[in-house]
Amino acid sequence: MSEVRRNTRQRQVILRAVRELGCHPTAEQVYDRVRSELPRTSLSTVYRNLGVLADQGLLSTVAGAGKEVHYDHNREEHCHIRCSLCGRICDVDIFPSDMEGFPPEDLSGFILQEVSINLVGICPACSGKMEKEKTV
Amino acid sequence: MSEVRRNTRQRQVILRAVRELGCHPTAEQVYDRVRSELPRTSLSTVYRNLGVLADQGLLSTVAGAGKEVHYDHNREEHCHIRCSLCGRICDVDIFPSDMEGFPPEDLSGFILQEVSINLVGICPACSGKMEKEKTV
DNA sequence: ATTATAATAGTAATAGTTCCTATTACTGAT
DNA sequence: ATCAGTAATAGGAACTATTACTATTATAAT
Ligand SMILES: [Mn+2]
Ligand SMILES: [Mn+2]
Ligand SMILES: [Zn+2]
Ligand SMILES: [Zn+2]
Repeated sequence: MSEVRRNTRQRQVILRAVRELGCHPTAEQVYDRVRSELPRTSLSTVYRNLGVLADQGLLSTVAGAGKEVHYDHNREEHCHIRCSLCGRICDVDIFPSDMEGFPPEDLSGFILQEVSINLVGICPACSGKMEKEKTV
Repeated sequence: MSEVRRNTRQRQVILRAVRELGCHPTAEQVYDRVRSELPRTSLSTVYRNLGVLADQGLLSTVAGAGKEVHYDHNREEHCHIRCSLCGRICDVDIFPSDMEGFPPEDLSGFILQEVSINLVGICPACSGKMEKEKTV
């Protein structure tokens, strides 16, 4: 009756990869990392398991940041800022006090399920590069 | 020297389609609409012109709401709520007072370029349907 | 150990979008 | 009016991220 979920080596390694890569990897990046440990792992296995792990709440997805989905082992509520030049994604701490009175009452009759805030900007590395290029 | 942009029939019709369709159409929906008036228009022409129009600031894109990009003729600053069941997107009015103190100061050294807030929920039509199904 | 089936590798298929190329149609100058 | 230069076009190929399919394998419960 119960959901008989097997604890496969692949799934363990995939979850560990997301945790160790840290900075919001894509499926492809997870795949590369996993293959350095389990070279026979397929990309579909990576996608399937990222999905399973997300279902289980062991990780979350960061969508709407470029066209690839990114994965996040950090399960605390937080939002993200993405570099428009290199695509890097960083966490932004956001406190309840920042969000007072939000979202607004009138949601056109919608029942609210989730709020996602995505910032876009230029990361320190990229703005550093731009400075250098100017002086050349 | 200046950007000699032609005002083609296709581009006019595409912009009008976005305006008349109103509720944040996808490229495909614009395409269907445009073809009812200019049947020989190609999908690439629609994509290209939606891009051009966005560049010109005549419309904006709503990304991160499902996997398709949606287009918006409403040029005022506002955010969106998407129905997780049917994908419908509606405007949410958001006032400066709702956003006081946001975003936070500390952005990990990023230079902020834009803020996008996306809500997800269940639209009135879909929640209505769910009620009906329950009573059957 | 046997069994039942969840999970896998490998590959095909899909969706949304972008790129490419030959052709068309404005625009502006002769 | 003719012509040259070049945006813009149609049509289709290519691309990218993701999902679906299928035969095989590995795991957990008995
Ligand atoms: Mn994060
Ligand atoms: Mn809108
Ligand atoms: Zn960057
Ligand atoms: Zn709905």
